[in-house]
Amino acid sequence: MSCEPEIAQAVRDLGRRFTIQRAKILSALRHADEHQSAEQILDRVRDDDPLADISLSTVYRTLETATNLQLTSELRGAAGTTMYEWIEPGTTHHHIECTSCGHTEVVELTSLQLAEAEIRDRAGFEADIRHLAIPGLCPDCRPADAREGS
Amino acid sequence: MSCEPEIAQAVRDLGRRFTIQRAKILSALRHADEHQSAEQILDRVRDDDPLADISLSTVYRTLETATNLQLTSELRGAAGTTMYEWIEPGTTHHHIECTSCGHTEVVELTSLQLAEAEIRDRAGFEADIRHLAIPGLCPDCRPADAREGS
DNA sequence: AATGCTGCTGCAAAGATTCGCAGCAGCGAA
DNA sequence: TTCGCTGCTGCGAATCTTTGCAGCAGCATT
Repeated sequence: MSCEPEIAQAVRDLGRRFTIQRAKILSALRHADEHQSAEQILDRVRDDDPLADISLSTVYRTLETATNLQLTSELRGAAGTTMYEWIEPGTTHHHIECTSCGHTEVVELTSLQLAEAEIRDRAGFEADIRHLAIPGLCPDCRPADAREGS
Repeated sequence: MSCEPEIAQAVRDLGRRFTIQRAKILSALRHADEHQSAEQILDRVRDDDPLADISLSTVYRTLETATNLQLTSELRGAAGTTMYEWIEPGTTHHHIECTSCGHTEVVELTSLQLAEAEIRDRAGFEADIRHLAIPGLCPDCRPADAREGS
């Protein structure tokens, strides 16, 4: 895929080695429309190149590394499977996941900018809330009493 | 333990059955000082009553249920183990976890109140950010250039 | 182009969590 | 108090994720 040079650059810039496995894994995720599980990513890699035999461990480790480098983001939702997604540099969005039915939506929350500052002041942490997963109840699953209350 | 009646009430009020297993699991978590893993909770139950033989599945299921009922909260951190904690009704606090060293701190963030409103407006979700886990970098792990920038 | 250090990978095993199913047990109704 | 419905539990198996280890392969240096 044509974006490999960019990925290579990003990985190397951050002091990591650029390997064929990382290229294929990150490229597959980058070209996916939705967030993907480790298994789905591996399937995509194989679709793209049936000879590629990458181990699932490597997929997990690559995604962990890439998440630390902020190239990707991981969503550990209520379902037993962690989902991963490619991050377009400089973009921000948040996932809201219904704890009842699992339905997920993507929203960009401007108010969270404040939280970053507050965290820095209070705890000295450099928080990364650009791609946060937030639990909640979707409109369909909200109990009646919750709506009465408001 | 003397708090069982309260737990029983809470569970029943929310339309679930109150069982011995739930009593022991939730009681153990309630009396723990720190957040606990499923395994640790089970150990505590056994310490308290060596005859109690509760299955680990039940611990997981009870904690899932209790989290939905907002009696407890779960923290799915970067480490491979999910931690659980008892929630004092009406209280709010947030966990910041260093994605590099795993160090965790507890902070109460007032700015997140705004996010709840924003989420309701934008997506109609009833978000629950009273016990959110936020990734970030602790002061020790913050790279030098991040500090220069500020 | 050859060399060396060290980070990466594949494999297999361990650990963590979820799920299906049959039987037990709350709790409301009779 | 007994009965019956249905949610809950225990068990084992399936999944998902992490980890230890030995060998391979980037990449900086020569």
